[in-house]
Amino acid sequence: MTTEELILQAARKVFTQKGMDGSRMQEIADEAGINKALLHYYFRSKEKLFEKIFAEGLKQLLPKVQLSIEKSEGICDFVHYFIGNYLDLIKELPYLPHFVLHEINRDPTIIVNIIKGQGLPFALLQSLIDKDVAAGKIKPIQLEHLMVNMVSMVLFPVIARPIIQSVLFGNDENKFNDFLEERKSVLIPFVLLAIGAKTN
Amino acid sequence: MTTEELILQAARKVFTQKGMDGSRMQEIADEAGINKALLHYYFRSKEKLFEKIFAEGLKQLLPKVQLSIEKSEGICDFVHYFIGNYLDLIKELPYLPHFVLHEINRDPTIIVNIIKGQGLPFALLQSLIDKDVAAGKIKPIQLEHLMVNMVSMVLFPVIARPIIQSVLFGNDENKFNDFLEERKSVLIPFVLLAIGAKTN
DNA sequence: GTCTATAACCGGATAGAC
DNA sequence: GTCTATCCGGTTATAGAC
Repeated sequence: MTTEELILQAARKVFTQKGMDGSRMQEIADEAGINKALLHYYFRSKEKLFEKIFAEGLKQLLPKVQLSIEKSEGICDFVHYFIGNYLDLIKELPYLPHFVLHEINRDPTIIVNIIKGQGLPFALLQSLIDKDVAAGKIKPIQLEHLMVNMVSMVLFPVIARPIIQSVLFGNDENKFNDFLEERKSVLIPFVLLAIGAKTN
Repeated sequence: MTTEELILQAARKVFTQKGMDGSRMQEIADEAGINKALLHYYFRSKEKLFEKIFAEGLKQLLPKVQLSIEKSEGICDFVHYFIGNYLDLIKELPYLPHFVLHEINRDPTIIVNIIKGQGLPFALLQSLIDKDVAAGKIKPIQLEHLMVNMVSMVLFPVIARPIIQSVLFGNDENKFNDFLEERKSVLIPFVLLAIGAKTN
């Protein structure tokens, strides 16, 4: 493995755990088994290294959302795919939500630019809703509220894990993991019922 | 207003915007219109000042939750009170969710201890659910999922505000505020429907 | 109690040898 | 490319005058 990859791997670990402010170049160097000077040799500054890691993480998420939209024939399909795919990805990259949230205050433009760069087709989603409402399949709901509700319920448990695990599950890690496993089968019917769709 | 209160007010503002790591004692001093040394005179260290502010905010939240539980005769009452009160408080203290999230990584025990100190009566809530399920008023749902769902949908929009505002509302502050205003009237029926309760 | 001045320290960045 | 040594700015914290 090249030194550059070694550094990136170390940076990923440290940055995702402690955020930009909380991370130290020394710690990244130690984690990579090299010295501070090399970090600056490969990536001019801490800021540059950080943005590299940050963008890299976020770019894994968006194509999945894109795909969920394109595959869907009705809004219920979308609810299904979106929650399912999103939860699967979070299971693979549990650090990501925290990472994104951590940096929202510091500089939201980085995140926003990446999201906007993806060009998510919200208009297409809106038309799915309109069609299903007209067909009497669901109750009217604003796209914005539906999206925010779904994303909230998917991301928040992972973000607030330490608190939830401790307060609701007596800090039992296994119980919390079971809880996360259940989310998919709980959330999809929860949302479908909430928008007035028939559950199967 | 005493100097101590002046400092606390300034610290509240700075800490809640930038978190522990991102805040500077100098900035707090400037905000309070005094000098750095006085901060240390009144509150020995940055750490101590921070914890003071943090606990203070969190302690405003919990009694409201407590009250929501005690007032409720069925789980639908609770959904109503909980979401309503929670959203009202968030409107008053929009910094709080961010603040809490920011500190989850640093040291969750502070938060967890405060929450546990309140001694929320989850068993009572569970009995409300059981009763209403038995009476056929709602579909069975696990208390843990219901609670997490509600808290997620209340808190997340405020936490992720910069992203949501930009991506969904073209960075129009007024549109986002309207969106937040609608949350109460959207969320309560959303959750009630999701648990299979009759909407009025 | 409040200030100015400064100590003590830390962390990002650079110089320069190899 | 990789290292050691060092600089330099910024931040917390303290000393000491008023």
